[in-house]
Amino acid sequence: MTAVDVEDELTLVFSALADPTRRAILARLARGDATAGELAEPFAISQQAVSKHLKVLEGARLISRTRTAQARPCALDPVRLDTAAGWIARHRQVWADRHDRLEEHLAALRAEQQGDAGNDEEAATP
Amino acid sequence: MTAVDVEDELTLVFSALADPTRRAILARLARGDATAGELAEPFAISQQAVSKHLKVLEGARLISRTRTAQARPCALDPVRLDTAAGWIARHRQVWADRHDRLEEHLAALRAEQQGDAGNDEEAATP
DNA sequence: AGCTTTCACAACCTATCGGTTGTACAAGCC
DNA sequence: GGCTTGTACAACCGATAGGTTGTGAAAGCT
Repeated sequence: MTAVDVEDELTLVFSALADPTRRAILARLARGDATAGELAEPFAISQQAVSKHLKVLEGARLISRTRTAQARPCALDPVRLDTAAGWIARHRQVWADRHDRLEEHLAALRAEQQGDAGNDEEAATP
Repeated sequence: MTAVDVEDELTLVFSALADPTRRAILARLARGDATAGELAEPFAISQQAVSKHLKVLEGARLISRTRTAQARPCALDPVRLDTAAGWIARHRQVWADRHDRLEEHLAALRAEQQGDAGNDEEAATP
């Protein structure tokens, strides 16, 4: 029940991060805890809308809220960010790797002076 | 026109990464170039749907396509991933930082034995 | 030239998103 | 007890996302 739905986690996290308002909320929260009302002010959207955004962020486990009377201070939870960062880092590595191998391959092709070879592995080489 | 709409870039990239199908497409492309048709097979969706996904990925500049006859090999573009990775890394740093400072702050509060201080910077401390 | 293959565009449908307004509920203040 | 504050839930709305089917265009095959 842990490693199976990492995909779902990724979807939740990336979806949450896909919204500029939500990123702004996270950025603001990073500079200090705030209540939903405080968060609503600078964003020119209603308090209810912020509440929804917080719900999304909470669903993605990017934040956690503690009930303190009627105030709902939001705490940032960096753990899920690691999930996203991990995916990106992994793929960045693969891509960089592939890019290197691609250049090698193209160099080899150029050296051999043939022009057709296979069916893939070609990129922007006009 | 470069540093201003980084927000837009982030939105595009995170939105693109928010879809499991698109992540699967990227993962598959990372293991080797493929055409839209080849990508369509394992995903149980139509070729047209994959074409749309590729368009989104291209719009986010996560991939670039080259026209080779009727085949459209997709090349991965790691640059935009850096944008996303940068944002995450930055915020992970801030969050970790905040977490440290928070603990420091709480320790300081505990040491001083006062109970009010400011208006923010409080978290789960029942 | 004609057929096939590979892809993308267009139109359409449904579900979800991001937003609003209205309301309710729980907790402090008078 | 009653008012105000802070937040969330519900209903609604327009726009968009993700999917489908249908069609057409461009390049290769025979």
